[in-house]
Amino acid sequence: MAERSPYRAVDPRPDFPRLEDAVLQRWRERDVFRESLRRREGAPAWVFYEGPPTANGLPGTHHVLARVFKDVFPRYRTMRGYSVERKGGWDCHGLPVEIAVEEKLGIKSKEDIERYGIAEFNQRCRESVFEYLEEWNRLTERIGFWVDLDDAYRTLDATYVESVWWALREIWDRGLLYEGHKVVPYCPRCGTALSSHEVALGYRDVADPSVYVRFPTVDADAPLEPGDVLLVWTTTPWTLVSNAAVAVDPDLIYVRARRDGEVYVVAEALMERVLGEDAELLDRFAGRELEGVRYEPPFFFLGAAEYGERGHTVLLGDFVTAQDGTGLVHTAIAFGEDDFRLGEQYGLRVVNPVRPDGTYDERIGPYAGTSVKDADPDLIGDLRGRGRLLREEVYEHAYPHCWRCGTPLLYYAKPSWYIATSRVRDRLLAANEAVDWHPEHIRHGRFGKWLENNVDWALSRERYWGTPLPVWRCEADPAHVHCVGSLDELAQRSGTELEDPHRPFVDEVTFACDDCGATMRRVPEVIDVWFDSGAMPFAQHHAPFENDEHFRAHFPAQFICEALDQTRGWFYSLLAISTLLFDRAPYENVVCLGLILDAEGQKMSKSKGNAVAPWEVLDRFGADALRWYFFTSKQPWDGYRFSLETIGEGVRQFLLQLWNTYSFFVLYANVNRVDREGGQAGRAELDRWIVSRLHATAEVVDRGLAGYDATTAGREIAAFVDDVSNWYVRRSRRRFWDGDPDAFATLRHCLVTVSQLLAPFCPFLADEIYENLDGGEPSVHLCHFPEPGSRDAQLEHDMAVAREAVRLGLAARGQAKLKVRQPLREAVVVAAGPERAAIERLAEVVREELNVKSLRFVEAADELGRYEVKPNFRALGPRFGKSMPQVAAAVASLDPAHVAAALREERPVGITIDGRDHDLTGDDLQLAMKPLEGYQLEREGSHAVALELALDEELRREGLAREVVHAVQAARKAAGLAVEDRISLTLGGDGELLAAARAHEAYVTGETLATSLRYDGAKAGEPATIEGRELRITVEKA
RNA sequence: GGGCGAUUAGCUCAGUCGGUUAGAGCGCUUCUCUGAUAAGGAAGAGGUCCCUGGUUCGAGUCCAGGAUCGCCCA
Repeated sequence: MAERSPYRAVDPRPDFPRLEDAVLQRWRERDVFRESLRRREGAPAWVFYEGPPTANGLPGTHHVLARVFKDVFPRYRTMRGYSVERKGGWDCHGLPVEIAVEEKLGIKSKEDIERYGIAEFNQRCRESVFEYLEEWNRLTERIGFWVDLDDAYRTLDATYVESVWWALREIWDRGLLYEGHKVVPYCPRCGTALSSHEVALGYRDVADPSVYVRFPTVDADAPLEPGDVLLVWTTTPWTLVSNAAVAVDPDLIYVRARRDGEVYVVAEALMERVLGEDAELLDRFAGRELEGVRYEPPFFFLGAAEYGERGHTVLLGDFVTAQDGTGLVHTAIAFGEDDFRLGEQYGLRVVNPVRPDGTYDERIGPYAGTSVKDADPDLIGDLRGRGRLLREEVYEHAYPHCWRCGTPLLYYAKPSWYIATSRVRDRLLAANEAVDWHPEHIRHGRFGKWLENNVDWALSRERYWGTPLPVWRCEADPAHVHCVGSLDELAQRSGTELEDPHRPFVDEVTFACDDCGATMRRVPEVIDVWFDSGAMPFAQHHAPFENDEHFRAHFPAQFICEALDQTRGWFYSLLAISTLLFDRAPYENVVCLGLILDAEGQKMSKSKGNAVAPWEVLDRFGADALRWYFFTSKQPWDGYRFSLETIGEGVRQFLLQLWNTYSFFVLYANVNRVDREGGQAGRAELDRWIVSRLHATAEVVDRGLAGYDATTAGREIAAFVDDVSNWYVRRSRRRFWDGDPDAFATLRHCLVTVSQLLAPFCPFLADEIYENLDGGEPSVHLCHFPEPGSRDAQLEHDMAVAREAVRLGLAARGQAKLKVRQPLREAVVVAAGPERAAIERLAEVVREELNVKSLRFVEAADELGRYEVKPNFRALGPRFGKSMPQVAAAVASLDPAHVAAALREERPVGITIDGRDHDLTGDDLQLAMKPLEGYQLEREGSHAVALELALDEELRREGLAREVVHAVQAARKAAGLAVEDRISLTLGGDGELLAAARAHEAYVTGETLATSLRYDGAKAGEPATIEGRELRITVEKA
């Protein structure tokens, strides 16, 4: 039978992106993802929820970050034996989609949209949402994110919308869905309210007028006196026309103070700043005593009665500060959130004299039709003319502007639908307690604080492209309201079967009022998109209408993962809906991802031009490189400083190192025609060591992935691969070129196991290695995750000590400027006890690595250096506490040689502190070597290595022979020979070099695979220089 | 303005329960090893562990205040 190579040859210069494409092709052919799911059918479920992105823009690097973390843990759990459903999802609704379409259509306002037609507009939105779907799918596959995109849920589907309606109806039935007023930021030019996200886009520093206005009291009594004037501060003079009340802090101290003959009321803390040093303090009292004081409003367009009983009186508010102003806050119910809440609290009516276009209405007489901001100067002039203005300044602050058109936003009270989440705040907090957050501080930090300050969820949006609010209202009596809970219910009530539940179709559906029989029409609002995505645990399955059991078996999720900014977004909407409906958290573990910054620490953004597109990285380094960077460069929640260079570093540091080890294995396995199944792993001592290290690694990786810590797990793999490459293979090379089956079995076992450990992290490279070295399954991703095996802790420890001794020996060589190639007679190792035992056990390894003929052990280092004795603070600190300085002094005065001798014999050492004797044992003291002058010695802790430097003729010749071998190897390589090629070797040149080669001829021919060696090549061949002598080398393939 | 987090070598990051001499990689300089390696090894240069104060026998680590950066909210 013809011999054949057991393994496919490996390119030592891999092109990872190309290789990954080939692996992808294999996955497709073998249907590996589906197969991995099929094999776990019926297994215990481990549930992952996909937070849906919107596909109306190109996916960026931050999406890749999220998607690879969404991939690594499900892959791990699948390999661990769980059934991990990975249903994809797409978020389809919302203002961002509408805005993108508006831009495309070149329209800017709601009027434009209605002119264009809601049906057509929403159709454009529907198309726009999936505009980049192909691009998303392509990237998702390319980065190895295994998620089911064919069966992805889409929030625009009628089934999805129906499940959302079901949830709203449940909330309605619990009495938690209600209509109220809300103060929203809106752009008067665009005629639209803005989401908080949009508001955040538009903060600009502006200079606004800052006015101090006199509000004379009316019929004042104690603690005030007739004629006292309230001093009120505002930066929005235009809202003064609808002043409804003045707010003070009940606990803050206020004063009556006289200035220029007038008595003002201001907060004590602000008196001097506002009234100046000359103001005369007349009286002090708490803010609460001012409650109910009546005053003359700054303008008379709207009378007190318009606001109700408490109009134009002093009220108590919890939002008043003594930071700026006067401590008395002008309150205009319609134009501020605090104002609005206060109004609700005191039963004041909302009066809003501003039209949707930002101009005053006819109630404001001469100002009707004027833009409110433009009216500021005239209003201030008016106040001044009537003696009501104390002072005018300029106030510079950040104020939100419309991010689209730059118009300053106004705050404006509008009717709006709410979910009464604040009534279940305690349940939200309790649900949050049950969640494992990564990082942990989110629970009681950012997210916990957010929940503690929970306010009712403002659910409705006066927009077009979204899940319609399923609330119908009676034309005859607005108090008759009904929330529809399913498409069926709507069909039964109205007789209309809706195919598309979106606007405008749903708006046309009417039915008879249960209470009075009049016509019920839907309210115009759609709902917040966050409610859509928060409903995904059941809505993705169309539960409870279909698949209800499946939903219940897959709720809650064990794992979700999104960026940190989702605390206010998806993390919250999921939790809120789940708590409202099921009184529990919908997820058990959350991994929060940080932001991606550029190499300079600047936020990446398209506008700055510093964004790195994912494809740039994928095409240059490949997906595994990008994944590896995200997993191992740092803990993901801390954010990333992203650059191509950093990723390249990871490639060289880890991927190439692993690849080279793999390539080395295949090269020599094929050269030696090694039997795949031959040999036994972990028999020789070095083999047992690397296998033990492998098991240690498997433990850490398993624990890390189980605990959502990919960083520690990944770094552990890298450390192991380094041990394999730079120690195991390095020390075992001879066995590999001699074809030792045990060595091959051991290395193969390590590499195959690494491929399995690595599979969740770098699914491409892992599969490539597995496929070639094992291939027992169609893919590594169908394997079971490695179980940690038994370890030899003693051997691991001993090897660490031996490697330390090697490090010391190499350092000593470096100091002496003696090449490792030059053999030395002897290394003197100073070590005792377990350390000596460790080095003795691994003496061969140490000896070979240091290239010395023998190791000699000495226990006392007296001949090589002095000992130093130091206290072990860690052990002694708790025992001696405040006496530690004395202990340290006592230890310092001990005779080190005496201590060393005592400890060798395991006798205690006595010290005296404050007249009391104490025994110190080995654990209490640290012995360190201190080198003496003139010795070539390297020390570390209590052991050291010294080298015998003297060379005799024999050693010298052997060194030269090694130099000759080295030169021949270089010539072999230059001649382009394969590692297994036999050669005819001809040497010539310097007599001493040739003599050295002759003296070690068997060694030279053995090392260089020479079948013949001649010494007559004086004139021929490539010249090489060894220690100033010329060597001529002729290498011919034999 | 409030909340949360971060700040350690030129760069990217570790640093365990508080333990006295703070580490790694990259980059730089000088050596060196190599019948896989673009790799590896040794030495060197490089540190106000953001600052100030406190707790402690002992603080990069714990506490308080501040600075800077980032995120979220207002």
